[in-house]
This record gives sequence, C-alpha cells and structure tokens, in this order.
Amino acid sequence: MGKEALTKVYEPRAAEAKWYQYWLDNDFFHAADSSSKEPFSIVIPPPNVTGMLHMGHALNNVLQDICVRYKRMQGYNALWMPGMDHAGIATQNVVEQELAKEGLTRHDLGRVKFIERVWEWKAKYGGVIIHQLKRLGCSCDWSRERFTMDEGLSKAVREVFVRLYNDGLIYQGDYIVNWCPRCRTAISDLEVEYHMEAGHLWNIRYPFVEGEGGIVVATTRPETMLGDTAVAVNPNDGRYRELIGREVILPLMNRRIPVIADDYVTMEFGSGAVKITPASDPNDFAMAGRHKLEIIRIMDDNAVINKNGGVYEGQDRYECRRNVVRDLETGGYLVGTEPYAHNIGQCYRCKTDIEPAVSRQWFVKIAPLAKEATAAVVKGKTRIIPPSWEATYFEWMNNIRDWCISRQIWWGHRIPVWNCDGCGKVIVASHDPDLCPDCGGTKLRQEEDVLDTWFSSGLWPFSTLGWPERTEALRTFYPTSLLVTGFDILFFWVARMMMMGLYVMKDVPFRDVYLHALVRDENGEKMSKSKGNSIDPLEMMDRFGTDAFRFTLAAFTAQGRDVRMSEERIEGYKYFINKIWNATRFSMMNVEDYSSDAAVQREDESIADRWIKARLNRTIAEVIRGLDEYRFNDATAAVYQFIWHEFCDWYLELIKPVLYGKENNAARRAAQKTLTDVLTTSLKLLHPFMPFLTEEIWQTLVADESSIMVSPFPEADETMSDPEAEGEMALIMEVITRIRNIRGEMNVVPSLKLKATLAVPAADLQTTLEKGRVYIMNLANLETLIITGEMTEPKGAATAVAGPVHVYLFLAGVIDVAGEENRLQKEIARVDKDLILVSRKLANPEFLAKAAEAVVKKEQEKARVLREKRAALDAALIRLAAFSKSG
RNA sequence: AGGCACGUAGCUCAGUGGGAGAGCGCCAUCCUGACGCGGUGGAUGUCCAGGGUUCAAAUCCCUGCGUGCCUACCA
Repeated sequence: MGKEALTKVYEPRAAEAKWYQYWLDNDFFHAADSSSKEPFSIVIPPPNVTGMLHMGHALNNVLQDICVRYKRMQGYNALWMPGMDHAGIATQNVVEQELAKEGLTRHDLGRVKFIERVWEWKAKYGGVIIHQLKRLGCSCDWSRERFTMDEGLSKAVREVFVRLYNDGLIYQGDYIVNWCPRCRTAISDLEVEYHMEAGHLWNIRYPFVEGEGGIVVATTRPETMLGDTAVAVNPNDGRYRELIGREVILPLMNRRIPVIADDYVTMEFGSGAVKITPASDPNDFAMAGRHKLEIIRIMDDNAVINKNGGVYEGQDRYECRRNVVRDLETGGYLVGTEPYAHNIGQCYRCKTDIEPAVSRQWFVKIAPLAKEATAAVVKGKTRIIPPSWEATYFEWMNNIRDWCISRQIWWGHRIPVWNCDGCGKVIVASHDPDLCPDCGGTKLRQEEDVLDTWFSSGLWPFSTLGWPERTEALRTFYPTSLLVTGFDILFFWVARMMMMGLYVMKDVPFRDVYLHALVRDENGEKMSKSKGNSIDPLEMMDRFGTDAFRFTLAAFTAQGRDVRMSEERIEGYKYFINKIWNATRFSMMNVEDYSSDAAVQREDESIADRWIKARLNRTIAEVIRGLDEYRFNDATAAVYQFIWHEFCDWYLELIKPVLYGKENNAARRAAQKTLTDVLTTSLKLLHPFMPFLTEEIWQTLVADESSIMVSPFPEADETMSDPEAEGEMALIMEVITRIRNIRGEMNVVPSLKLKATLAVPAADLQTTLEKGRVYIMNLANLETLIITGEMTEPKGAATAVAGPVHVYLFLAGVIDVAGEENRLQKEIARVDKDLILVSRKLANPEFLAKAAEAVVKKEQEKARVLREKRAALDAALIRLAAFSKSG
C-alpha cells in the first residue's frame, strides 16, 4: 500500500507496451516441458504467413488468451503454442505478384531460386500478424513458435505421408479435380466456393448419323461440347428408349458419338437428354467410367482450348463460348436460348471460375480415417462446443470424398515420391534417396507437386510439439486441452486434425473444440475488404485501448451466435475501464493509512462489508462457471454487473461515511480491508479479459506477487457466502431506493434533507434497519430517521412500501397532494397487475394440486406480500384524502 | 434441393418450463470531496403469427411467414 497515486486517466498505449514487455522479460508465457503442475494446452490456429490481423483473428485469439490466462492463474502448466502457416497458394501468389513487377515469372527463376525468393519474402514481410497478436496481449509461448515449413514440421509431413502411403491410404490417379486456371493447380473440393450467377441454358440439336432429325441437349457451358463423347438419356424415358445405341453427329466437330442410357439423367430437366463431357464435368467423368467413354481434354492448364478443340484452338474458354454459340446458330443447331441462374464454382483464393479437369493427382483415401474421427466424437473423447455442430461434423464425415492433396505449385512440402529413370521404380521415403533400392540407379526424379497446405496444418497439434521425435513436450501436452476456432474451418482443419491425430498418435488431438461465430458488421454482414465494411482491430485498439476491445469481443460471444461488432459498444467498455480506474483511485485515496498487517476482527465488519464479500463470492462462481463452460458473455456480464453496479454504485457509497469519519477506527480498518480485498480480487477476475489494465493497477496497488498474471485465480468459497447479510442489505437497499424514488417522482431537490419514518412490524427487521441507519440517512439524504415498531400512519407524508416496511417521507412544506395521489395510484396499478396474475394462479385447484410444493409456496408468499402492499398503499391514499380536506 | 440456426424494449442482444432482462439510446434531474467516460430517478415490450402439449409456455412440439448460414449441386 501507499504507492504513488494513479494518473487521472488510464493511458492504454503506454501500459500495453510496458507490461507486455515486462511479461516477456519475465518469461511468464513460457510453459515447461515437464512440470508438477497439471498441463493445459492450446495450439493456435496458425494464421497465414501472409496474413494481417482482422476481426476474425482478433476474436479467435482473444478467446484463446482468455482461456489460457485463466488456466495459468488457476495453477496449470499452461501452454499456448503459437505459429504460422506457410499458406502455399496465397504466399506463392504474393511472391509471383512481386516478381511480375520486375517483369518475371517464377519459371524465369526456376524452382530453387523461386523458393529462395519466397523465404526472403517471408523474412522481410512475413509474420506481421505475430506482432499484431502481441498487441492484442496474446500470452503465447513465443519461444516455441513454429512454422509449417520448418525443418521439424517438414519432417513430420514426410513421415506421415510415407506411413499413409505404406498403409495404402494414399494413392495417385487420373481423376477429375477442381482446377484453378489462374493458380494453375488442383484444389480440393473444400476450396471451391459456389455462388449463383445469371447465365443461359442453350438448347442444341445433335443430328442423327442415320436418318432424319436429331436429339436436343441443354447446357450452360456450350464450349465444352468440343469434348463431348456421348449423349445420355434415362433408360426409363419412353421418349428416347428407341434411340439408345444410335449415334449422333457432334456439331462443329463432326464426330460420331453414341446415345447411352444412364440413371443419372433426370427426365424432367430440359429435354431429358444430356451431353456428356467427361473431361470437364465430375458427373460426366463418373459416367465415362461406367460406360467406358473416351475422355477428351479440350483445354490446357490455363483454360485455353487446345488442339483437341479444332478451329477453336488458342481461344480462352469464354471467347470460345461466344464463338461456339455463334457457329451453332449459323449452322442451325441452336434450337433455343433461355435465361438460367445456376451455381458457379470459384477458387476461394483468387475467385477465378473453377474448371473441372482430368489430371493425375495424389489423393488420401479418407473413409477409414473419417470413421475413427467420427467415433471419437461419438464416444465423447472430443467434445464439440456448442454441441449443435456435432451434427454438421458427422454429416460431413459420413459423406466425405477422397481428399486431393497434390498442388501444382512450388511453395510447400514437395511430395516425397521419386521415380527411378532406370527401372521405373516408385520410391516413397521420408529421407531423400541417393539410389534406387531395386536397380541401384542414381537417376531419380522427385515428384514435382507439393502437398495441400492443410495436409501440414492437419498435423499441427503434434508436429508443433516435436513429433516424430518423442519429446517431453509431446508427452506432456498431447492431447491438447482445447482448440478454439471459427466454425468456418470445421472441415478444412478441425476434421483433418482429428483424422491425422487419431491416425498418427492413436489419440484425439484435443479434448474440447470450442467453435466460435464469425464477426460481422453492425448489419450482420460478413466483413470483407471488398465490401468496405471491415473494422480494423488495430484501429479499435488505438482508439479505445486493447482491453476495451478484448472485453467487447468476449462480451459479444454468445454461443452459436454471430458476433456483431460496433464501435459504440467498444466505446461503452472503454467507459467501464474508466470506471474501474477511478474506483481504484478512490480506493487508494482512502486506504493510504491502512496496512494489510492491521488486525481486523470479524465483528468489526459492517453489514456492507459482509454483503459485498458475499456478492463477490457469487460473482467469482459465475465467472468461473462462465469460463469453464465457454460462456464468455456470461462471465463478462457477471463481472461488469458486480464491479459497476454493486461495488461502485453501492458499496463505495455505503462506506464513504465510515472512510471519511475517523471516529471508529476498527470499523474503518475493516472497510479499508474489505475495499482492498474486493478490489484486488475483482482485478484478478478481470485479468483474463483485461490483462493490461489489471496489471497496471496491480503493480501500483498490490504487487505482492511479481505479476497479476501469475497470481492465483479467485475461488468461490463457501465460508464467504453470507445469505443473512445479503438479505439484510436487500431490505436496506430497497428502503433507500423507495425513498429516492419518491424524491425523484415528487421532484424534491436532491440537496434538501428530509425526515423519514420507517414503520417496521418485526423486531428483527428493526434491528436490521438500525444497522443500516447510517446508510439510509446518507444515501437517501435524510435529516432525521425514526425507526419504530408502531405501525403509525402519519399524515401529510408520502408513502411507500419496501417489503414489510412502511416508508413515510415527510416532504418539506406542504405535500403535493395531486402529485402524491398520482404516484400512489400508479404504484397501486402496478401491484394490482401482479396481484391479479398471482391470484388467478392460486385460485386454480389444478395448480395447487399439480405444481411443485415450493412453487405454490412461493406464489402464496408473493400474494401475501402484494396484498399487504396493496393495503398499505390504499391506506396511504385514504389518509391523503383526509389530509387534503383537513389541510 | 436438403440441413441448421435465428425472429424478445428504439438499436444490439442475453434468457430456454413457474417473477420479461442487460448494454446503448431516450426523458427528468443533480456541478454530492473516484469517475459527466459520472450519480439518482423514470418511460418503453401482442417475447414474429397461428395451433398444440402442460396446472403453468418467450421457453417444449407442429405449421406458416421472415432472415441468415452451411452442405450438395441436375446438364
């Protein structure tokens, strides 16, 4: 105690920089590989190395930091493992754009030089987001920071690839995949985004090879007809049954193609006949497999028509479409065109239209892995929170398709497969082989493709802890305790970590998965740069302070709900910080002469002291429950409500007379002690949400430990509960509120001291109110207060009822009869409304018979109280009338 | 096309079987020795609509309307 005074206002910027550095200097974020403490671990969802902090990151990481700070204070050996993702396609794009400014392509540099260039870029610009996370206050163990392209993690990738391959879970083959012509790579099903677009449905007639007429097919992509190898109809379609097995001529190409029958064809759609382009459509590709159709690729990797496209060679797909339509029309093949809205798949990275294309790719056979991952959640080895997401998880796992893991880019983990030029042997190895194990040849060519970035992120929970080495850290922290992430990457990432973790480690990667919502703007729209509605978290931190921003994020995180961000709300919590700051200043001014060594007897404590401690105890329990159940908004609401409305609004006001008057030193010391204890405990409760503010205050106010972040988190304590004090204070507070209410309603100037009488029917209540006498006189601003057992009915006083207590307030001069009557009538109306409801319930024999006994009792008690109140108010009204006549 | 949410005070949202709540906003009032980023008091609701279950429904069930999202994709 007795530290220097706090500045008049809290300065977030200075405090944030100072204390973050202090925590780093003291290694407080560091978790030991082994410890006698129970472990708690979280791995960060690794942000892209190209990433900049946006609202989604901010929410995600603040929630993690809250959890990890909470657990650390609770005495766990708490690890928050940080790191970044190499983000194959995104990063390669960035560096290629940089090269483009120099007029170069990656092919000009060659693979090796290009990779060097990416590493240079990373060293120079990569990882900006790490600094931004530090500004957020994230208490990651930075000494363990990992990158998916690190040596260790690369080793893990190779090791897992080899194991999967040897177990027959990785295969290579020619399949139709989602091809991004701009990125010039295959991408997985998950990386395709679909959205509706207004297009056309072109109806084209394919003439029969023999005889008159032809068959009409409908398509949204006429240019693909160049690669058609069949026309399909439904075998049950009477209109076309005769035609099955006949041949038609493919217009423009003059190729003979068969009419085939397949159940896939929907009779009701279009003409009921569909053109089949196996190389450009996944369904057609599947059909080609069933019917042994020829597969003709008509486009190259840039989606430009190749030599198989005849005269259209060299045209890009959109140009080709225009020309094909024109030529069909000229040739008389185009039967009709109608507007048609349909879904277009786009690359989620670059928004280029996806071109389904057949190519040779590597796949993970996913069904066996998905089975394990499903079972783990069914068995409860991993909990998904909120549980409503479990259904989505199962649904996806049950309908999962093989995962295309090869990417035709350079930045990433090159697939550890070599082909021997000598004997054609395929070598799959975790270490680069020098010679072929079969023929001893040295001409080995490594596979050109790299792995999908999510392949390496799938290993994140154990690769970051050192696997495949059997490290101490791995033993201590795997399975991790918790994963916090947005539901949007449930499939991309969570599901794959589950599969990989179970496959490699034979155990789930995390016990709990907390899925939080997406941050949207005030109108509920997803924030995006292109929409211009994004709020920059860094700007929010600059303007309102990091703590206000953090608290806001936590306060808006209700389970299963979107988080709608708005600046006004952050500002509101900035005010809360100001409130805490000033409550602290007040406290420090009034405890200067207090030493924590001073003996304080239990009996010296006032009822207010006992009350605030009991309330604090409840608040602790609520905060703990909120955090344990990931109900962050409940936790913030509890602590906000307590500090502002109980501690500041009531407790500080209640003890002011005790603090100011120096006459009763024992009581004063007790108040000083309570004030100090409650404030410091509140700071601890707040710390996970507001690390900087609480540290700043702690260092000035307490500092009996090196930092609030390593001080023990409060525990709810039965011995601190005090229902008696809570009940007594409730009555005292209600009396005060009733008097204030009269004063306000009757427009009494606040500075005017009044006389009041409390008529109290029971002796114990009289004692209670005597205990609260000073509080009532001060907070209701009274000149005199009579507390009597006689149920007197003074004339000319305004009347209110506080539970069983009748409150009479003597207004200065002559009472405003009309005003008081109005006030009483209003109150009576309110009572009547409740009374009618309760009476109706109690008049219902079925309610009495079937409702729980406690419920009935409660209702009866409620009715009794209401009736008494009604009677008292009636009496007051009658007295008022008499007074007005006599007066 | 299927699936999942959501619809509560002017706004943003908690609450999920027995007293309709919070924050912000609004009205009135107060320069009380921590705070005007404050204090005190006040007003405000067909808890989307309709039906059902129950002694009792904002809360559970069904239907409808509206909104949002996810998954799949039929040319």
